Amino acid sequence: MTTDELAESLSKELRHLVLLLRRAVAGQPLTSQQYAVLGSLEGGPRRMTELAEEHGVQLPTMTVQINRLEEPGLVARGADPADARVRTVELTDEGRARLVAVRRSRVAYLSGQLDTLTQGEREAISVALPALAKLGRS
Amino acid sequence: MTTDELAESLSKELRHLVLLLRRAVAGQPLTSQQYAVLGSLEGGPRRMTELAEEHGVQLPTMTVQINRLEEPGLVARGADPADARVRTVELTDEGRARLVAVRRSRVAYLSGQLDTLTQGEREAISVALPALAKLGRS
DNA sequence: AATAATAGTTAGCCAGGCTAAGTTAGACTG
DNA sequence: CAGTCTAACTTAGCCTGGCTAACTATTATT
Repeated sequence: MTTDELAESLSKELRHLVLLLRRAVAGQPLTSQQYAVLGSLEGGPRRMTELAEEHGVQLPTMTVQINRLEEPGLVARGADPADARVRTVELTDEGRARLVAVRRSRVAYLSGQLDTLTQGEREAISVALPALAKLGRS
Repeated sequence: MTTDELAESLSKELRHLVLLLRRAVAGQPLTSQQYAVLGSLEGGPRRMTELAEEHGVQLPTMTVQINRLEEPGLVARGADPADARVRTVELTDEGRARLVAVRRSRVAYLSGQLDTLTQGEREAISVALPALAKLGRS
């Protein structure tokens, strides 16, 4: 297979996988973006700028995202004692609990899908993951 | 690796790949959804319902999508002589030309990314594609 | 002929992106 | 040290792309 052919197949499958992921989160009490943001906060408080960069999003977008998580009490805003311009964001207990629950059900969904494959197919995916992870990081 | 661990890694990489794809289409004269719809029309006219199902979307969503493609003349609506309720949609010459151009640039982008990998990594992805394609089709 | 079902569209809502412009605080400079 | 520049956020206003509910028009059923 030439690189171009591979690119074409990959492009097609990516679209398929996006739809798969969408189904995996449908009906859950957290959109996939909100889930991703909560995940970034697991290791402790972060600043808005960091979050925006990590998610490949502009600051205003992250502001709105955090507003929506703050309102139901899943995250809390704080301040940086060293620099009054920066706002920090951290998980509340409630937010942490929600994150864990949603993660469990997402992983369960994907696990169920992976179970329908053969052992060989799962291994093929497993082997390809590091390569996929490298894509676009250059 | 257990299936659950694989599910967790895959879930993480999928998010990464989504962001990659988003960058691949940024600034192009067609969003990825519009591109996907045009792609569905390559084989000839389709009805609205078919398109909506194929894209995992409700009919009203597809109506709006087609409206936006029809306005600049990339697709044209037609009628089914056998059933006056159904509307067909087909590519115009302009739409076909646009589709080809955008596909070329998407594939070029992904190709460029794949070129940064080793031959072994490309093969790993190539081997995993059929397994990924099976996911969620059950 | 009346009623039910099917195919689309319209209207109105929400999430999640963006840019431009405003505010406040820190950092530099003459 | 006053004035200006830069940085970190937020607000406002716009767009895409999803949804449901309600409407119109046509076909199918009884």
